[in-house]
Amino acid sequence: MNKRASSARSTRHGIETPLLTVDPVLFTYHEKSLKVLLVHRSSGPEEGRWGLPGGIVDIDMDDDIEATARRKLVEKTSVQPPYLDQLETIGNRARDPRGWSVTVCYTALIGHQACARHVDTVSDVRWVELGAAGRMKLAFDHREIIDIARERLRQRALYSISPGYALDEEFTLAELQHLHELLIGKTIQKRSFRRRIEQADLLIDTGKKRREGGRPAALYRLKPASSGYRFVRNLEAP
Amino acid sequence: MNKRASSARSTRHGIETPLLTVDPVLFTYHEKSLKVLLVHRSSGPEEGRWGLPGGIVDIDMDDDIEATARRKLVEKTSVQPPYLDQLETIGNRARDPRGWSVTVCYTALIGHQACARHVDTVSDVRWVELGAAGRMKLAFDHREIIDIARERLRQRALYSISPGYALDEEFTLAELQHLHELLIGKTIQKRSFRRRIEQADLLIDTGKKRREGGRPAALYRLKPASSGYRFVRNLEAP
DNA sequence: CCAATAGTGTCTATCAGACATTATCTA
DNA sequence: TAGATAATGTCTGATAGACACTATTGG
Repeated sequence: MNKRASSARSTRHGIETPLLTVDPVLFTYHEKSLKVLLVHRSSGPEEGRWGLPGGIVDIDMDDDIEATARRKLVEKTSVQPPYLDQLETIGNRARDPRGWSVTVCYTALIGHQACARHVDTVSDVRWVELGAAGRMKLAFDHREIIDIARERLRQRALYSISPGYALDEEFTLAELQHLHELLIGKTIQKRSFRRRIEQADLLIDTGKKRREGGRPAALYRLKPASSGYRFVRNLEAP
Repeated sequence: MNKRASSARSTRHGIETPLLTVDPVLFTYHEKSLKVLLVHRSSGPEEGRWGLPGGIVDIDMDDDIEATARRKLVEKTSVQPPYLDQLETIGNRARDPRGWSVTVCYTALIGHQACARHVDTVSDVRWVELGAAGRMKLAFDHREIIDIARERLRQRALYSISPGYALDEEFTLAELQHLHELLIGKTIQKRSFRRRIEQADLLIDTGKKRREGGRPAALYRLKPASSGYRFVRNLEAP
């Protein structure tokens, strides 16, 4: 068998295993648009490009794969995201020029306030608006991974309110609805949106109001169980 | 750092990567029950136990991870399943007594006829009824993986007809409905079930009939696009 | 004819879509 | 008061649940 240029690790047991990485796609909602966290690669492969805040699974530090995802996200944002969901695992010999490699991808969501301060102080970590990210030449297959995460999030917006984890802890229904509209790609009837959320009892009314422009809007918070809830009936796809 | 007993591979680059395996959970529907394909482990770790028809990713043979899943399934059944869907990746230092390991799991479906002959001739591969599998002491965390696959399939039964790939190529609506009832765990109104399938136009009427007992039943075949279809409204969960 | 299974008619309940109306704030 | 945004009333349409009914086979 011919020897390939490869990132694969060799062993005395005669089994070569590919390089194993984790790539979380961390989204947030800010200024009426969806943003994704990108990191500038100042060394190593794909140097100079921007990419996902991922890294290699460290079997000494990490008890499981999700721990790797959390570790990398904390490294880049200084906080744990309230939503972290395994997305898909991509492994082949084409995605990394060094050879066969595998990445376990995650979708993560966080409010913008929670990590704005830290991200703003660091120059190699940035929130990039989703459209702009799509036009950048990113490292490896990170562009495709972002597309997959975005599509999954679109589906979630049709039958759950888990996208709400991309909002700050307290938010208005208008904000939550607009985020869903962004994800789904079409406007939603305000009545439909509010009805289903009220009936499913997924939010806590903080009692506080936010005022800007017209009538003050009630501020809500997500109930802990809300990420698992699934509506029986979906919103209409665009 | 203390040296652990580990299945991890070492390298001259100083990166240790865990053992990488693939574990497909292949279901079929036969004699009014759901069965899962198990393989007897006659050597290696967990010797003597039954487990999933998985194996180690071979970076020489396999172009991508899904290819590994297909290869292992063909090895055990001699045929390619018509449905193969990535499930979840589990990786931690506890699941394999040898140390840190990772498995990329798949849900696969196939009709019983398609592989009955081959499976019957081999003694170390067996279809096991799902309840019975739950009572066996399986290798590694394969019991949990089967549970996860089963739960995913239950969800699919609520909003799609992809479970139909567990039927033979030609099947009756009664068979498809009963399979869904098994998965969901409750009876479905015949009218509801037929209506949604007819409206979504997911099946091809072969024109043939199957007769047994009463009035002959029409035989259908899945349309190629049917696995991706998603009903806007779910069946009620139990 | 009866038993058995396949397939349909039809009513109700639920909930998303549509859109008008009312409520509560600031300037 | 006007303008803006939040929140609600209410009608329609689509579709799942319930269940009775008809259809087609074998014996």
